[in-house]
Amino acid sequence: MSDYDDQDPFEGALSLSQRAMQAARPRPAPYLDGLNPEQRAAVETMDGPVLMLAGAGTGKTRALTARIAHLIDTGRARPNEILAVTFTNKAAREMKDRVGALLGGAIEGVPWLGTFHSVCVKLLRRHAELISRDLHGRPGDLIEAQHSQTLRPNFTILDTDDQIRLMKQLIIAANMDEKRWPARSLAGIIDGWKNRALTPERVPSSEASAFNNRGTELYAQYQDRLITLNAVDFGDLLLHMVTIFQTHPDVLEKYQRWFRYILVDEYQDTNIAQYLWLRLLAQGHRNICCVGDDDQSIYGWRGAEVGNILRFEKDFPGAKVIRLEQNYRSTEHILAAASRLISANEGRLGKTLWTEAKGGQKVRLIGHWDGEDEARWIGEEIEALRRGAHDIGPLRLDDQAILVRASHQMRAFEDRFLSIGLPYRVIGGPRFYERLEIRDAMAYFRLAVSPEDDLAFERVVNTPKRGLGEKAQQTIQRVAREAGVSLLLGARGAIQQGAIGGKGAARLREFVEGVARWHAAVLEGQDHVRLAETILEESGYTEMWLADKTPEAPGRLENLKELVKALEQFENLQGFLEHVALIMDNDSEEGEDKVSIMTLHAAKGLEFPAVFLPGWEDGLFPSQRAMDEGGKKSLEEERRLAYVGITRAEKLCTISFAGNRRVYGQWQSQMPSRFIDELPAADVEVLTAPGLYGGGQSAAAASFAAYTGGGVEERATHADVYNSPGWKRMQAHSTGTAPAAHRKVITLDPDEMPFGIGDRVFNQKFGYGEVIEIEADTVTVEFDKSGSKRVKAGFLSVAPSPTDDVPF
DNA sequence: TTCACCCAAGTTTTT
DNA sequence: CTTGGGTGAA
Repeated sequence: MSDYDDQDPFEGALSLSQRAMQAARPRPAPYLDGLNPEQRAAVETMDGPVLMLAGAGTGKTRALTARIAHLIDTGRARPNEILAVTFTNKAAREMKDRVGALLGGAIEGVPWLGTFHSVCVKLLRRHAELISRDLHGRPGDLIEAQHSQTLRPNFTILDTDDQIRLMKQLIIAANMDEKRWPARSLAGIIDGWKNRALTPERVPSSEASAFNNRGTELYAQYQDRLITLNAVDFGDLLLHMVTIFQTHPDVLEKYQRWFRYILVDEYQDTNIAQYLWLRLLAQGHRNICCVGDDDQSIYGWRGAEVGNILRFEKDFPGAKVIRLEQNYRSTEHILAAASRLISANEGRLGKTLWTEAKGGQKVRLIGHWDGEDEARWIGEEIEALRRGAHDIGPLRLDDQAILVRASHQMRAFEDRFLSIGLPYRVIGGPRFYERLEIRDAMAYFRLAVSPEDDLAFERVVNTPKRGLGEKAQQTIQRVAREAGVSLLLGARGAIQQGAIGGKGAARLREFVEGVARWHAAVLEGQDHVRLAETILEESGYTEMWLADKTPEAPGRLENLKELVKALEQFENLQGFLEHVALIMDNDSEEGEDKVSIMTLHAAKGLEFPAVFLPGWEDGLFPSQRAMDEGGKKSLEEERRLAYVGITRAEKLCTISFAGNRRVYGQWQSQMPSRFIDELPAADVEVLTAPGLYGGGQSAAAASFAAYTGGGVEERATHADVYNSPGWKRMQAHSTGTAPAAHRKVITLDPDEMPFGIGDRVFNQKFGYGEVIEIEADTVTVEFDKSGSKRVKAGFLSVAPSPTDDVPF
């Protein structure tokens, strides 16, 4: 963030003669070494519009970073005249590192290299005052005269949580039933408008019926309210900048002149607002280089427009289109399978990926009885790969990943891996800064920095519980509104007026005084790490979690400690809050060798020697929704997701599906994914888990056989799997109940139970544990390795003795 | 005001 | 089967 601070675009542009001198200086260009001809063209075609169509694994980041280095090295632009935008902080960081490595430390300044949002924050802070509230009288709205009518440079960036709460207030104020018209869905609608760069007055009349005919009205109120609070949401960062560029040609021109070269990563993921922003900036010189892959566009559901990339040549006539088609990642069969699959999509720009890595393993396809068998088999397969049981040689766990369509699929794997003690890491779960306790703590910090932050006030005024319920909070709101002051001052006023009764008043006074004290400490410049600790102590927040008996409480305290530790890297609380608003990364603990589990979306841009793609069943992948709604378009997006999944694999890609799956607690029989039919038989090897057709064998025995390598038979095509009698038999177990022949659930009478409370028991899945409670045939067991679970008695056996070793 | 219970609903996610 | 939110009683 601080990277740009010393780079005012309005200062010190190089004169032309200076540029010429720089250009004349010959230098070796090591960054060009080893580039293939297409990559080289992408680097050396510096002027005019360039569209780099870079297929999966074709070295686009390499080309992109070399291009930046080349622009600087040839003197075309000073580093900070280059604008390079990415979607994620991770991509930005990687590019920064690589450009830095290419150029060495010897250059002045750095490129404007960041996410769309971080660049926009920088720009918007300079021009915040140009965003003003629309005053064309809306009776009854929430305008308060004493508040400023424009955004100010020190605006705060709201997170999703704040947005929702704000919208909820507006919905209630509009006398709408917040149950029928949930704030979440309004947030979705408004977000969609912002993604399309639509301000409230520009929302087309055809959409006037949105949100019970009041969508646009609430949108306008929401935007007003944000300016009152001197706040913006994520969508505003782009929307406001587009608005400024459109309404203030002078401002736009300055930046058009300043950013001489523009580079865009993942262009297929841009939404309309981002597209307009780019087009406005590039309009003058047209030195824009967009890199993308239409086949990897998987964010349509959140506003990304594949159309942006498809019509690049129309937007920028004479654009040079460069295709990167040599794939350096995957072996032949993997690439062939992915290419064939994606060829079912229409309206592609079209690429033909090829590789020099001939041969290698075919894509493997395997059907399982149910989701648990699938998890079990994959766990064993991962351990087999680790031992080097396959041709590709031993793999570390870090080299293997499981990519799922929906996050709820992760659970089966976590459960299984926990019980067999296989280390794993979940990527992209709830992020650190989105956790409840972290947001609460941050709200306290926000109040300390700016006591007028009403949203922060609302969040923590009664956390921990201070006996301030809805009524008390309404009183505070009323007093504050009448006096036209912040909620904190309103609270103070309410206490003085005696409007808050009982013991709540004393606790509230304590809270208000606390905030005043902490704010004073911030102003004094007191050490912010110590102050943060003090705040959490004095507010009773730490104590609240210490007193909490739920199993999560220790973890939350641990997170709070981590938060305080993270503060050390910053100069003060303000700096920290600014950073966190945009960078919601969770630094995944590196180091230990672990299998990765993540969604397909989270896997974009990553690669692994071995990849497992479970759950390829109609209704799961493609998802039910994609099949029901959205028609061909959303089905094509699912197919691209499948393409992304397969192309993550370097050496081994294993696709699997299950015949039965528990969906919301109900057993359902599943059909294999339609995408499986689209894989080329010649590049696929069908594995058949023994026992799948046997009927009588238990799953454990079956997967044991698979695990030892025995009995894996090869089939001609995957269609054989689900046209076979065995598969049909699995389908015969219809929905509702557990597939009985397989599951062997034994219902036991409570008095026939072979064990009682306190006994040691064993379960195939969770290992050893102690019986806590028995309820009919459901037993609650505290397992040694995997915590407390409720298990049907039929799945348990009496454990020989508590001292026996756990066999994993 | 708060805690305990009942009920409805349930992709993908970055900033 | 979970989870979150809303309702009712202490």
